[in-house]
Amino acid sequence: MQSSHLKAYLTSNLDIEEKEISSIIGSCTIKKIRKDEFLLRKNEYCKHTFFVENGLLRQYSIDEKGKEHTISFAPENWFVTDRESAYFNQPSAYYIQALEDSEVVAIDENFIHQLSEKIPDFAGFNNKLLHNHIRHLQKRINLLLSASAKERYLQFIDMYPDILLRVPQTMVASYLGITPESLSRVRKELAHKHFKK
Amino acid sequence: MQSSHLKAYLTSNLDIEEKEISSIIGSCTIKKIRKDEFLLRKNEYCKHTFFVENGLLRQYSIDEKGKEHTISFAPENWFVTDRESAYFNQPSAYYIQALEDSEVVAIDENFIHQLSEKIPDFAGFNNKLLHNHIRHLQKRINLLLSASAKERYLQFIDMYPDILLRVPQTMVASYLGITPESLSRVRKELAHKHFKK
DNA sequence: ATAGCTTCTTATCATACATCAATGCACAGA
DNA sequence: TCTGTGCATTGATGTATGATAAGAAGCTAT
Repeated sequence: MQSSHLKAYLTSNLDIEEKEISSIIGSCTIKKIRKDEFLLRKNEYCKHTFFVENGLLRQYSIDEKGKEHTISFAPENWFVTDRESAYFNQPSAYYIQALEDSEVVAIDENFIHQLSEKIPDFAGFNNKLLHNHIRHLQKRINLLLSASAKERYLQFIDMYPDILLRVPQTMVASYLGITPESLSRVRKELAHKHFKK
Repeated sequence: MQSSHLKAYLTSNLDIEEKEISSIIGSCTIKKIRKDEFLLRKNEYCKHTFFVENGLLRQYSIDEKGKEHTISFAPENWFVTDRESAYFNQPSAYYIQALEDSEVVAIDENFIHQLSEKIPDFAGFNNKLLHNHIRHLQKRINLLLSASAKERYLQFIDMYPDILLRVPQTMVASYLGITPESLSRVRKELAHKHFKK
């Protein structure tokens, strides 16, 4: 398998032999996936952690009223998976879909377990990923609890300026927890402010 | 140290010798803390994971406008900590305060690292805690994105019926992301519905 | 270029929730 | 028993955001 990004990622985060890393990557499969195709659908069992080599994916849920809620965006060099499903072996509540033609490395959940037990450093690395994830989620909860639509949007721009340009506003809105119309208004307001200055 | 709950908790979750568990617990300190006292304040470094033996704690933030936002409640048999601060060694953004006179076991962060490296099963246990945490946070985000005040309250009742009775409504409101007044109205509405039936 | 998507904007109206202010309780301390 | 203090409730009013609908602006494919 040809996998430059993941290899670079692991090399800079894991203090083990280049050779060993290659062997790890060797036992993963790379998957090409076209825009709009799914890596995971609701009620399926998530069996992998996906590392995005290139392209852009989105994880989202659909509620009873049929509305989409974006859980996360995953561009190059990000991991995306439903840990709840993968770890606890439950049917997933989420969809993972490609927003652009993408390539991902599918890392088997069991494989991660094995590596964690064999390589202490890898266990530590995995631990770090989990903590990062938690930090991220907590920050988002805090934001949803405390900030207005405009504030949330501003923070989004700040954190993901690159993603902003690659996804339709509808999806940004569903990430922020507002309607596309509201987002449009917020944007208008902000544009005006800049203009007047 | 006398620590019935933590010991029971570990025994039922860790497949190691009773003796070893005792020795683990032996090297932790128990802390008595009175209502309204703090285990952690904003900008302090969180150095421990706290296991609640009895009592009830709350983790919350205060935003620029001075409003409190409850991140979590922690009753008996729960862990509470700011992982972001403890793991990444950053000043915390949160407060952890006792809502009732409580007893907690303070587990040193480094100690956890050591145990994880020595005892594979403990590493697995810790991993499970992290995944549980993630599952929890994700569910909450999904709820904040998709549900109305009333729906969020109903779900809260469902998930934490015990906590509901032990904390002032102001704090429940700040957990749900609404004002105390709104919560009062939601409750009134629900009460009426039941009554009319 | 045209037709047919999808996305974004704009406008109007509706509504959930916030804000502000007053009142009512309950409980704790003198 | 009285009184102060903290919550919960209620009402009046304001505001941000949602719902709906329609038009404008890009893309894509024929």
